[in-house]
Amino acid sequence: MPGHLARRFHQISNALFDLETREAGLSLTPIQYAALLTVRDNPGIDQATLAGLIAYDRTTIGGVVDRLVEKGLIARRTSDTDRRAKLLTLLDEGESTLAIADPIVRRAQENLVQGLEPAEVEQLMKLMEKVVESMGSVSRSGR
Amino acid sequence: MPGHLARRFHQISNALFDLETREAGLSLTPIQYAALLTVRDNPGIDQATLAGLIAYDRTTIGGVVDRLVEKGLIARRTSDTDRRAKLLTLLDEGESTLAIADPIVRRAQENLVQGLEPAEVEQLMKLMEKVVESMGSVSRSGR
DNA sequence: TACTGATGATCAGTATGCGCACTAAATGTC
DNA sequence: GACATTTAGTGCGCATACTGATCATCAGTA
Repeated sequence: MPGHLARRFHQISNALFDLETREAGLSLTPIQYAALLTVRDNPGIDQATLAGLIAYDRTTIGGVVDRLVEKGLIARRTSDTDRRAKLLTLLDEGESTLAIADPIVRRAQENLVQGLEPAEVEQLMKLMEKVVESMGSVSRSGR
Repeated sequence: MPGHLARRFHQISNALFDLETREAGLSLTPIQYAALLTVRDNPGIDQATLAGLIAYDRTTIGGVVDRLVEKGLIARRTSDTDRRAKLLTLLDEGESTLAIADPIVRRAQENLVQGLEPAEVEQLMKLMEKVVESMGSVSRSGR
């Protein structure tokens, strides 16, 4: 049952992330971290584009951004050229949080595949990428 | 980023499941299906054991069972020997729902990996299993 | 310019998914 | 048999996820 394995794999990945970040006193979810990263690499991005980049659901992203704004990690302001769009920028607080989180997240990722040989990790990633690429449109959720 | 791939893979798996079941007029989530299956194969199982078997969280299983009971697919009764435990049994309605769902779920699973060669599917499953086995205890959530 | 269609965001509703705390009941120990 | 510990379920709270609907705004066109 590939579906069940997919669920377990994801579940373990999240559990490791929570473990590591919590231990470090960070209050960040995997999703929030990914969003933060993407905002840093794309300053002034709007929510819809952000959602598209990481394959989020458009509705979900609202809440995620809400919480990041509440924590003072990013800023959300209405675009001058398109008054529908909300543009996101990383704040200093977000920058420093990312600096702390980066090595922790890297360690969590390493722990996830620590049962595999490096060559196997390579293989696994390649195969998962292939699946995601071939079926990615099913869940792109452009809506 | 293995974590991100894990998330995408799981997301796509769920999306395919929803697509297929919805098309067939079924109102079942992947979780509900897994629970139903496990109850069929283990009549009279209690919720905690069920949760352990499929690596659910103890809290989550309550809601899942609630909805399955509401739909008339399974029955929940208090155990005679242990008045804390709630024993679960598949009802006729659940049996017939599973009969309809089984081929649909199989198709969804096949679609998920349709971009891979059979040998690659084998590889992918083996590697994911290895990861889950080596790290499974992190999220067993015995709590 | 008035109209149509597309787009960004939000809201309501449903379902996971998990931590924490609590009750009730069972079990182990003295 | 009294008591501490463990265990099964549940309640509460928070954070994804996604569908469907709605609102405001923007862009293209007649």
